[in-house]
Amino acid sequence: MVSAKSPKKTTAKKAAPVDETDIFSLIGKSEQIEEAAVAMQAMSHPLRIKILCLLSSGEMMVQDIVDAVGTTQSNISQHLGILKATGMIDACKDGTKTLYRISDERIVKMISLTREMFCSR
Amino acid sequence: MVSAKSPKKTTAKKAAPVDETDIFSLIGKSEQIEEAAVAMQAMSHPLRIKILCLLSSGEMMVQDIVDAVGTTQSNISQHLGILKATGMIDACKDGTKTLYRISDERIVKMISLTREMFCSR
DNA sequence: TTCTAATATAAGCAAACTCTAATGTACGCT
DNA sequence: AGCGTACATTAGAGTTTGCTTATATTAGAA
Repeated sequence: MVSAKSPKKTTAKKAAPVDETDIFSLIGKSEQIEEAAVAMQAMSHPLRIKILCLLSSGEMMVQDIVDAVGTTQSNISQHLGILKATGMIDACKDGTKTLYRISDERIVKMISLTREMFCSR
Repeated sequence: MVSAKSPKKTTAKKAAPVDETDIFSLIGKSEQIEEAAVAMQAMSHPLRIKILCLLSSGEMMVQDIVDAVGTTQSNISQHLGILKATGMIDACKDGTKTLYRISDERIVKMISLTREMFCSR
């Protein structure tokens, strides 16, 4: 599972003197930063990115994802669990099958932006 | 260090039958996906996000970052190393000081988008 | 009900991550 | 040279991740 992996709560030497109210800065509340980190980390895995890419063109059932990505069903199921737990995808059962889909179109945009920035250059 | 953490190269049961030439899909070459994953993971840490937020308003020397973030100098230095190794920030020595700055404005955009998507909702 | 297909979950291990503490290095000053 | 400041590097322990393998669950078919 993706667990913030925040700075270990061993007492930090200095209290953070960051001004958390400056609306002109990107620096936000620690809580927000944590959330952003968890979300990003949930996306930061090759298989999970592939899954999100696949789902960006429409919902799919698990076995189809397994075939497309090329690993074990158990492995895919675990990755789907992480994506679902962090709210990136939604599941919808249909008989014995489970259909997964992207929960928010902005996720697609996000991945697309990442690729644009860090790839093929 | 952030190391792709790609699917362990223990032989995958099936060869990935993903069409890597489909220009209409977000699915790209595995190599691109790996790069994107590495980049995202390099950003996916609370302290590193904070550092990037700080630097988004201009260059800073290490000790100022330490003071603003609130952890040890060693810890910050290591995180700066990761951000630099993945090309997110640039360093520039000035006497005994080292000034760091964001290497690409799109990084700021990226973080801002992430926050917009996953926070304060 | 029994069997099979589709998916989820659990256990265990190797690898990777992140911290702390200690030590190195490089520059500027006296 | 000797010292202090600013920063980087190393080593190690503790935690988390990600895979494999095995097993559980659930729905539909026979």
